[in-house]
Amino acid sequence: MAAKSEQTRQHLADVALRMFREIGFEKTTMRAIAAEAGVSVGNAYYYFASKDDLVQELYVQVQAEHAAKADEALEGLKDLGSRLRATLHAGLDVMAPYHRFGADFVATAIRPTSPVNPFAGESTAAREASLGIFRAAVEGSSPPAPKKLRADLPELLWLGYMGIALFWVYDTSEGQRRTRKLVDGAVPLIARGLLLAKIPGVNKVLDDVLSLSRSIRN
Amino acid sequence: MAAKSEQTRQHLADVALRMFREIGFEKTTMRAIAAEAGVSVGNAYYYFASKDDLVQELYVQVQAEHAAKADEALEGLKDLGSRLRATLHAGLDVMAPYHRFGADFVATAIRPTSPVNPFAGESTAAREASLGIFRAAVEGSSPPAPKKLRADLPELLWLGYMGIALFWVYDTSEGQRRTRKLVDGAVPLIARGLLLAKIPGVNKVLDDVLSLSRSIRN
DNA sequence: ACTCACTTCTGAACGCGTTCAAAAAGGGGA
DNA sequence: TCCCCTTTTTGAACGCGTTCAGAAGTGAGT
Repeated sequence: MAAKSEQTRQHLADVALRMFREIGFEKTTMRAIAAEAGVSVGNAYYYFASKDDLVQELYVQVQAEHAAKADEALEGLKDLGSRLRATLHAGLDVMAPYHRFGADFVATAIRPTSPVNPFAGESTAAREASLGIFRAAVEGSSPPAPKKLRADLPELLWLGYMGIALFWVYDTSEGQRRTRKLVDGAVPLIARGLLLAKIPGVNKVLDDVLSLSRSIRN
Repeated sequence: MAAKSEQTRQHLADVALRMFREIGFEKTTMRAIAAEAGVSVGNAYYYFASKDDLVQELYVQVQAEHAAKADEALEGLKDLGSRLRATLHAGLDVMAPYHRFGADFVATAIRPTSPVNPFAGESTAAREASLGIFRAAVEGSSPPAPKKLRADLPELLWLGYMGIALFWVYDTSEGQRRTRKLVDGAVPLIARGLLLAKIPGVNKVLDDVLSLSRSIRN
């Protein structure tokens, strides 16, 4: 019966994610997860090849929630600034319960071998899904983003989001208030900065930045 | 005899760093370091409270080498572009032997609790030393950097360097050729970008970026 | 030479993530 | 019902980073 198997797997994931939130990464040992879920350690490894795989499970879930929440929040928002702001705050909302876990997550994800690593390998599903959230924010906006930037903007914003997430990890202010301030302050600047792309001098440098970015990828 | 103690400590550090270079982070176990150095595991822990402390030892050494090599390379270079380029390449030169170790280093350093973390705590010695290297590159340049940016530029460049280092970690091209290309391509763009700061529209946005950056720190 | 305080060193032990041979449970065909 | 193959589950074992009680060494004072 495949259903029973899937049920065990899901139960393990649920227990693990709850423990990550409630007692943190280090205290959530594989033995503790297994005990709490009522199975043996070996059985936990039958479903998740490593502790990192459980972290990936969390990543996938957080990302799906972010996509759903952002999609909902974008309803009725037209200009890029509002849309970007809503998307970023949605991300912070979803991550919030895991703040104490953030540093361990980053340390796990940043390894080139990690399935969660957003920089390694162009074709990872995780990265594409995350990029898609920002693509949605850009594509639906009016007035539209400058033509020249439209193709690269989602990736650029996503990169900025990675930076914001890193800032968030180190943000010890209550409720990560400073990160919220950063988002609210940075979004209008980005929106205004995009308008500068039309200034000839800026436009030229921008061209070169984009062409460098492309030539580096090969 | 304090000299004998210092000698043991130094010997352990030398052995550990060599093993990091030659066989990587994971295979360099505390037991292996101790065995290779001819002491007991417990004794290694008498000198270094954790494996991370040995990573810090490496960080300090790499940074000192970077500072020395950059200082030497700056001799006679006037314009900011050349100086920045020399500084960045000096950093890559020093890191090169540790490339295979890079990912583990980043994963270690990025933890808020790590003594090596460059983002945590404003006053870490490691961060100040690293910033100093870029301050030297900016301060000695002629023509000088725009007044408005002069105070923040070293920190900004240092942040860029962190980004380049991250790129370098994931750069699997032989000799990390792509990272070299990135540096050579990005430096002139940065130099030209700085000139744009004089354009009124850009200047205004720049003001706001700087003021946001300051307001966020509190 | 002997004591005493301090530094240096040892190796067994702990809990962790992970592996694996083998046991148990399930289920389709006779 | 019994057999046989696959899926699922078990728990002991391994190597790791780290800890710690205690042994060994060192040197100044007597």
